[in-house]
Amino acid sequence: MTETKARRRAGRPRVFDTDAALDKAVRLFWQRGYEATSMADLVAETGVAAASLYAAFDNKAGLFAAVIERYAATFSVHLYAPINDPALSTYEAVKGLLERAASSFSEPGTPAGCFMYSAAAAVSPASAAIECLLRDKRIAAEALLIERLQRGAAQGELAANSDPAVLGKFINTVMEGMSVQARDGATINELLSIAKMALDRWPAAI
Amino acid sequence: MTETKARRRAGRPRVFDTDAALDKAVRLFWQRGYEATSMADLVAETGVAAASLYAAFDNKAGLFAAVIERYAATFSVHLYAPINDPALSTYEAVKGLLERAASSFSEPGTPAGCFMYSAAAAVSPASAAIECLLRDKRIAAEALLIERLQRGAAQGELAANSDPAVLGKFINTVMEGMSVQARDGATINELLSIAKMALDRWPAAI
DNA sequence: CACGATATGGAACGATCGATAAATAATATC
DNA sequence: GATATTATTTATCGATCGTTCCATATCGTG
Repeated sequence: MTETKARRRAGRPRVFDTDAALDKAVRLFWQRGYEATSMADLVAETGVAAASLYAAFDNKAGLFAAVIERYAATFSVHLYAPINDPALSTYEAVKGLLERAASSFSEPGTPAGCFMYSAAAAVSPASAAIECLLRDKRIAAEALLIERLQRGAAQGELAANSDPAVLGKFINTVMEGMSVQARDGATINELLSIAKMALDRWPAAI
Repeated sequence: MTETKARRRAGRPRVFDTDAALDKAVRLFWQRGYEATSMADLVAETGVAAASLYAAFDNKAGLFAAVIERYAATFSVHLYAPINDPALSTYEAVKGLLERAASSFSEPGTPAGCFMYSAAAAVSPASAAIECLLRDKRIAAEALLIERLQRGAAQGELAANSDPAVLGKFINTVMEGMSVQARDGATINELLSIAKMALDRWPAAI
């Protein structure tokens, strides 16, 4: 696509910045959820006319799909950076993940909690497809975490009787709960205390 | 009110069973969330005409408020029964709570997860009042759990350096995460594994 | 420079939303 | 038996929904 980028296509150039519009849409969907966010809300928040949004994203669900990818490319990359850092031990990686979760989920400038867990927690049957998109992202993130734990186990960093799949699911469950807690107003310190208690159950190798 | 029950009021008697209607409404809101559940859906599911629902509950939010109370009086009472059981030790009470959560959240005949955590995870500003109702319920449930842990601590059932508030918040966070996991398809065994990990390293008094 | 391709924005579309009106019905009360 | 009260049912309301239409604009290409 760098070829098409260098040689602009025919037709009227898009005026609005799609990434900037997506960033604003991320916040709105994160805050209110897919079903409670109307196209009128999105128009007001992004400053882009409805027809222009439709030209770029096809429909509301298409916009939401792009929003998911935008969140994954920004917030999730930051959140999971410790998991993808080979310089960290397995324990340090998970500790970093939970600490970033505590910080990110309670950050003042963004909606509380995690977009992936709350933006489409419950939807109508007509929106099942977008709910599946989010669920697939959550399942992929959990699989990534479990893979990291499995590599740690293979390197002797976990207790021999420890099951990385169970541990990974447990850590992920705690993170999901931290998101709910954050949306209910939990402070970063409360979230860090929860993270610490989860890490207190770490199956260290002896 | 037994007096008004014995001597029926003037006026046309209500035909539909409000508890039965509420039970059906509980399931629909639990499955789809407040925002994605329309009055037309509720009419179809309960078999009660819209005007009759309005006569009984005033408006959609009023119906939802009644649904919250119905859920609290049925599912929540069952879920928290171990916490209210004086015959159980503090550890046994929490263990029972988490086991019931694992079972209830993944029960085949009802929507997955917990109504309290998913029915209004994200709403529009116009629905802020009902979101607050649910949040207040969650906060009250967490306070109940913490009180139980505090009584256990006072009775010497927790380690001296253990903070019942932090432990209670941790247990509650795990339960909230289990609800998200259940909605993503986690089995009762997976949920029980998570519960078991949460109970590991229980701060027992020595 | 004309043409084709694509974007923009305001207006408007059909469908659905939550809620109410009006006629009728079913009770208790006097 | 008339009256008052409350519920039911069907139709309808104004508002909002997601989406498209249409006139216009802005580019690249031959």
